[in-house]
Amino acid sequence: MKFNISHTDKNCKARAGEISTDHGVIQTPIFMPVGTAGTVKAVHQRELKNDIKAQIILGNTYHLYLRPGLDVLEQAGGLHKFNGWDKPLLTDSGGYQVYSLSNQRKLTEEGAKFTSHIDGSKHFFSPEGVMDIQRTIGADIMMAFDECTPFPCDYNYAKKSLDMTHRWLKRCCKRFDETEGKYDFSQTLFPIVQGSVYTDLRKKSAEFIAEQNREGNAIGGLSVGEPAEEMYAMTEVVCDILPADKPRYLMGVGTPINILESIALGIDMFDCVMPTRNARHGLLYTQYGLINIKNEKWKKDFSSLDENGTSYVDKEYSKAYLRHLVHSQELLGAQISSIHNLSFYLWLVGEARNQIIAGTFRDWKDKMVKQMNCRL
RNA sequence: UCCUUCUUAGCUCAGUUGGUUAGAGCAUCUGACUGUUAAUCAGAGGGUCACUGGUUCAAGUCCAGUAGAAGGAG
Repeated sequence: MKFNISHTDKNCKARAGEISTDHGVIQTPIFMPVGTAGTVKAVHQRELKNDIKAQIILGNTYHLYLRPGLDVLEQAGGLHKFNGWDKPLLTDSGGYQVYSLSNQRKLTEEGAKFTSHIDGSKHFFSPEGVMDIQRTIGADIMMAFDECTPFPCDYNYAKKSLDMTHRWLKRCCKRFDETEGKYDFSQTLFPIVQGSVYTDLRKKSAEFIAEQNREGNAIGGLSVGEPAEEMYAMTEVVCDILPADKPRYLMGVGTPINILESIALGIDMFDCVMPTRNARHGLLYTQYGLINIKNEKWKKDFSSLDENGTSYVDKEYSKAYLRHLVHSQELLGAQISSIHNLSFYLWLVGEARNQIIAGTFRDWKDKMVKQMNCRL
């Protein structure tokens, strides 16, 4: 993997660059649609590529390990071959599931014991095991196994958890470095900064992560319920320490506004379920604010879905029609909404990149943040 | 024409020996959702208990009549 920064904004820390992988180039800043179970919900790979213009998507270690299982993925030749997505893939390590499924897991120094949400069967993830699983899945970018602390989280727990995440990281790096990819392309490993909302812990973690000298770095444990200002503050502290010549990935973020503000702090990569999940729930993102397409006011609004949208669905379908589909729980409603939201997210980061290159990012960002912060 | 059963929220229905402010599901409206256990979840609005009388301290509940519906007999 290679990362080249072509432009840096003069008024803030935003940068535009390119990540090169064996599955192609990713232009940053980038948003990565979430495809937990080997599919971005309600969207075809073909639509992701041609319409949404996704450059990289996620998969999830926990979900893919449970179903379809490693034997299937290995026989398929890895996730790329299995799901037909031939561009870059990133897999999350399952660390977030340790957090979100916290009522059915137990953490120890060795790893995490957990019960499957599918059938209640018992499983164990160690840092080494999670590396092996991600080797089998075959993601271009693998994530370290970490503990994503909840919010709020008291200082002592955050510190203890952080130290364990760091020890786990050493084990991840060791296993990663002593193994090879199972397929015909190279993989890379990103470590994850933790430390909850405590500045000193975040600094300590960022320094530790930077020392590992991996090809890219991630920030986790944010956007878990803390105020946005705290998220930005932590992101800023960490970005100042993480090496500038490597991509920075802010995990799980976020709203369009979160993304623009974080780009301004020096983040290059994002992923979030919001555009897809909210699409299925009838919430659409636009340049001029949010549309709850289920609202009665759209019932007889036959204007195009988004006059300023860049996706074909924005012109081909009306608000009233999409409202009908979503109300009727028709699958096409989820499909159109998901294509719209993801197209918007990809447009947003692409335009951010254009503005950084043109040297006009900060003013544009400030205008967009104001403009998007309303309901239509 | 007679007999029987029924009529409770927009819809389909609960509602105890008569006893607090008549409930549910669906639908409607509104909100939430940040490394997906989520095509999910939460909240709100919505009632002349068919109608008119009666019995009773108290009636959706018991009685009578009227209207409508379903079934049966002729």
